[in-house]
Amino acid sequence: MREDDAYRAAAMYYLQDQTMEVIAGTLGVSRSTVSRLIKAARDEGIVRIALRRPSGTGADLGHRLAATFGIMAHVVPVRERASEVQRLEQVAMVAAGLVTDWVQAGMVIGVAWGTTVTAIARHLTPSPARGSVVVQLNGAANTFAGGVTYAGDLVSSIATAFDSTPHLFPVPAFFDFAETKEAMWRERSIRRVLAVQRRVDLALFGVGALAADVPSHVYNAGYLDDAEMAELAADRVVGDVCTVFLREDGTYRDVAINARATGPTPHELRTLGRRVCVAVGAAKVPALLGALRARVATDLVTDEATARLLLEHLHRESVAG
Amino acid sequence: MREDDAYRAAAMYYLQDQTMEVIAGTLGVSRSTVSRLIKAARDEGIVRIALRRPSGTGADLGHRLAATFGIMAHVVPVRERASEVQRLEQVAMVAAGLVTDWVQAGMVIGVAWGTTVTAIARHLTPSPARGSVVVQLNGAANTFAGGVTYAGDLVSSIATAFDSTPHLFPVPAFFDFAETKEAMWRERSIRRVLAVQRRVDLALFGVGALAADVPSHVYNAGYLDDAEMAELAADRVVGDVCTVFLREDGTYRDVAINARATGPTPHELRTLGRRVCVAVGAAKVPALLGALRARVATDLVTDEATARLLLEHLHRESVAG
DNA sequence: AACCATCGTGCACGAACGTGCACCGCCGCC
DNA sequence: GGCGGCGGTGCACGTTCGTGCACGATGGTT
Repeated sequence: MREDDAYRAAAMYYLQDQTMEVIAGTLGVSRSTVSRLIKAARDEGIVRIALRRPSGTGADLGHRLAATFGIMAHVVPVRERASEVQRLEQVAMVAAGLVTDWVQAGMVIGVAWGTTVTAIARHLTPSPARGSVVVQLNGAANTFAGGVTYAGDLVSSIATAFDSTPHLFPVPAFFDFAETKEAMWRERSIRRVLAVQRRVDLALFGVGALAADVPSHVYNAGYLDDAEMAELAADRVVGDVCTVFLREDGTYRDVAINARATGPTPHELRTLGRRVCVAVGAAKVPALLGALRARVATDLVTDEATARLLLEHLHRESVAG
Repeated sequence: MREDDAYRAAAMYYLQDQTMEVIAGTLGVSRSTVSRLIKAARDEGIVRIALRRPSGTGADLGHRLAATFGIMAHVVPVRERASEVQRLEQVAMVAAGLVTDWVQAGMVIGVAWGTTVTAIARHLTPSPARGSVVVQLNGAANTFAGGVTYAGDLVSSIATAFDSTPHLFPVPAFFDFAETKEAMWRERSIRRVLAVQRRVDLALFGVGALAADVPSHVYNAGYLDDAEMAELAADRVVGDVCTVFLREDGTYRDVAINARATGPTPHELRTLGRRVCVAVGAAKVPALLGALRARVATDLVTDEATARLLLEHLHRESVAG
């Protein structure tokens, strides 16, 4: 009843662009109520506002990225002087819109966790997809107490947006001993989650950068100690995708720590349908490059600045090497 | 450059909901300019506002229609007391939004012509689909001069919205002699259009009602003379789809005039991918029923009132019969 | 029955927005 | 070089919108 009026009001307002006064007349309520109805319509996801990137800017960068890495690139135009957090916000909003467009009833949506995915989650508007499932891709419980809650909240907030069932993955980001992981991987409770993960139709993840100015969530939340960080550096690791570490050339198999990591490897990711990688920031460029070379993504969402840096980085490398 | 600013302004306004004042600050222009940029973004289709029908109302009607006819039903909630023209506008806007969502690069879009399709065209916002084609499904030139222009304008305005190539169908709605049609159908120029029509991925059409209060475009524009109208009535014809006449039970093959009609028959329509039928109004109910029974549509867009009438009509019929 | 909590609604005011008008820089033309 | 048209911009004004507040209805509790 109420939702219905909200729909009607929103339709008249956004599609017909009538003034709220007029709408109030037809609906037989006061103008303020109409204002509230329309606000409600927005909040409840009845109204969906999407922006199409104008063909001009970014299109060129997008094509080059697409050609180079065999992906769909979504390059968001942003003011040059905008701060990285602003740019992340913008990109996250666009990514949220794209994901909303892509999600369908019955889909299995896999999500990693981290600053980027959190930002996207914040901008998701409700858009129910009947029978869909949101599954956490990599473990997140850390040695402190907060971890489970953090990733758990993230997964369930995303699940709420799509009105789908959340599946948490109650394991640490990294085991201390590879044998523990192997043991756990034989447990039925874990196998159930792993089975859902393998059915993911739409995976959503960022990339973590080892050498970030604003250190990525993974690296400063107590998941890794100093010795491990040193080991990674010595191994020429530049970042991670779903807490699996990568080098700039896209290799990862012989990185020791990965045997103890809980996220899907690039190899495993590649069996999934659509893999959406979202990344913003100069610091992430090497890690992003590694990720793209490991072919973890089918879609990349980034901003102009990062896209440009990525291509420049690639160019410099090819000149030097 | 300008489009780009429009995009940025629209992004900040609609996604971040910043005030225009703030946006003016970041963009370094006056607030008025921002207002104009955002208006431009809307007009140029950079901003796309879509409404999701709330699960409550109409969903039930939608499900029943879906179950009964094996289609996807999109039932638009509208005030009961709204006039039929208002309801058509509403539905046309929703249909325009849906079509915009569905159109992809490289698609072949087939359109009929008539009041309904015209209304939809009026509400299409630009959304370029690279390499797409819009093809006219049925002839429109009438015995007077205006016909070609009318349908031609319609087709090209739709083509403009999708930035695609228009293909006109330069034949009358009905030939006077079936032999002429057969002769024309052997002409290469016509065969080319027919070939495009067969590749249609998304067909868009209304239904014409023979007994309309507001007579459908087809029936009062001089396409048919009194004798022909009488013939149709005697034949229990209730309306048409793409100028092919149907009875309420969905039969059409033995309607004599159809041998002279230029639109695709239901049988031919059924070979196409997505067929979107849009219809509003009590008068259209029998014709719509015939169309659905002839399985011409995969998707139906209508309003609550028409949907309800349709189901009631069906029910009365089953009780009576 | 009286009371209170809660919710929804309308009113009123300040903030935000759209647009006619005047101005300015640019360009082509005389 | 002066001049007039023109696209674009900012200013100012009237309109439209968001929201705190108070009021009345409703339903549950003592």
